[in-house]
Amino acid sequence: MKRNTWQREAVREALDDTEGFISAQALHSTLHASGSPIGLATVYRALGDLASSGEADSLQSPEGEALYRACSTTGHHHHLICRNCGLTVEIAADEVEAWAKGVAAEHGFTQAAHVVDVFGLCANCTKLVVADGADSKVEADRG
Amino acid sequence: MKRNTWQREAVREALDDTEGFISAQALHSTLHASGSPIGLATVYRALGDLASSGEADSLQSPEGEALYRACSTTGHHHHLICRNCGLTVEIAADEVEAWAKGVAAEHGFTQAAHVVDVFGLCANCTKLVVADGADSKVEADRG
DNA sequence: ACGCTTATTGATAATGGTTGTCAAAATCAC
DNA sequence: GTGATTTTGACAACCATTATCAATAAGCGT
Repeated sequence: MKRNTWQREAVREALDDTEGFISAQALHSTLHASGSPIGLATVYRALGDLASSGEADSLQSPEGEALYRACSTTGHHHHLICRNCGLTVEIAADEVEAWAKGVAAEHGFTQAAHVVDVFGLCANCTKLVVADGADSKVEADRG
Repeated sequence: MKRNTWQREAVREALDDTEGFISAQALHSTLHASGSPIGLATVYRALGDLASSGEADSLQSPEGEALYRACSTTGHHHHLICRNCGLTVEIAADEVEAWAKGVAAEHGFTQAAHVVDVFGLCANCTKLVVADGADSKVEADRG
């Protein structure tokens, strides 16, 4: 039986209050900073539960850290993420769904799943960076 | 100045001889198995160099491990990967490129990069799995 | 409200991939 | 060959994450 604890609720709320993706460690720090004595292991467990129940989205940062986010859309969707400030836009992508399925089938693959995320600089950060002159630590286009 | 060592060459060749993506650890094991006394740290360094010079592709496995592969196509491309045997097909995806660029622009994002990978079961592994009657969590040795 | 059962917590150890350290070895320009 | 300098590699350090397990607390039936 699944029990309700203030710890799980705290994690859920902290995640809701967070703009963009956040790591388990960072969320734990945030909680501690606001006075919560919640344990690190519990934060990991709560995030894992939220992710597997579909209440949160998770993805691997380019550095290999797992990041989480409360997702507003319940269905399948993808993300457009600002690599500077973390601002995230949820995007539906039927086009891409169809493409992924098609490509897989075309090569005899079954049970196709896909990882599709777009990283960029949001309008605000674009302005900041341009103002700064040249901060191009731009890495990527993997895929 | 960059120097040429047999170690770097060994890593490059081992990667070329590998079908699909492989982890640094697995590649190190493979090299040792074939009699090479190359060190683990060196394998990591060599793979990192190859990846950043564009001679190899890298991606994070769902488990958070970094995987590498010698890429035959020099340009930008994506991958269709068998999650059971590691078989990989390089796929060009102009459609997706256009979509990613469009979505980013639509939301005011600039410098858009994207991570697009499709995981599935290749034709062969599909048959095996069906024969086994098991359909989930088929995790096999990839090295 | 009271136990009782049992899921959950959390401090800590363990795990495992990856990176840093630094003396020894190897490479390349000359 | 000589020497400056890069590279190597055994091992320690790191860091995110997971396992351990005694102590705690949620929620059932009463």
